[in-house]
Amino acid sequence: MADNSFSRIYEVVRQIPRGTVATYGQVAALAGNRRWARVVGYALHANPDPEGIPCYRVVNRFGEVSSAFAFGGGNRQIELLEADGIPCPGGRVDLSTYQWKRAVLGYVPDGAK
DNA sequence: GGGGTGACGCGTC
DNA sequence: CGACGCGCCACCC
Repeated sequence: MADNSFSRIYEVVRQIPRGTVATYGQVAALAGNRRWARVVGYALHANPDPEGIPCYRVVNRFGEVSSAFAFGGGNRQIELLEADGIPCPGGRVDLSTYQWKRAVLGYVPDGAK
């Protein structure tokens, strides 16, 4: 399955609990390397399973939805987030309240080696 | 195998 | 979080 980083990233995104969001950098960190931030974006861009991979719960470090969101419009992502109970005033979510803090509290940056 | 691109992140101005 | 640049890694041609 996890033959490559892509599958790994999908696994992480798929584990994002409902009513919560995660950042690209966070997903990258949970996937193994925070430097995969760009790869995460690329992986979600490839999104082979939009029904199983809630890519709309993945936002940038500012908590804002991506401009290139391919679900038919960035506005579409906001509706999905609100459906999860996540208000997005200005197309942005409050990371302080809704960011997936599962492992962020314990993960160690690659540079901390 | 080389080169270009990108749904990012962080430092710096 | 205003803008600009560099770095970092994987994918496509």
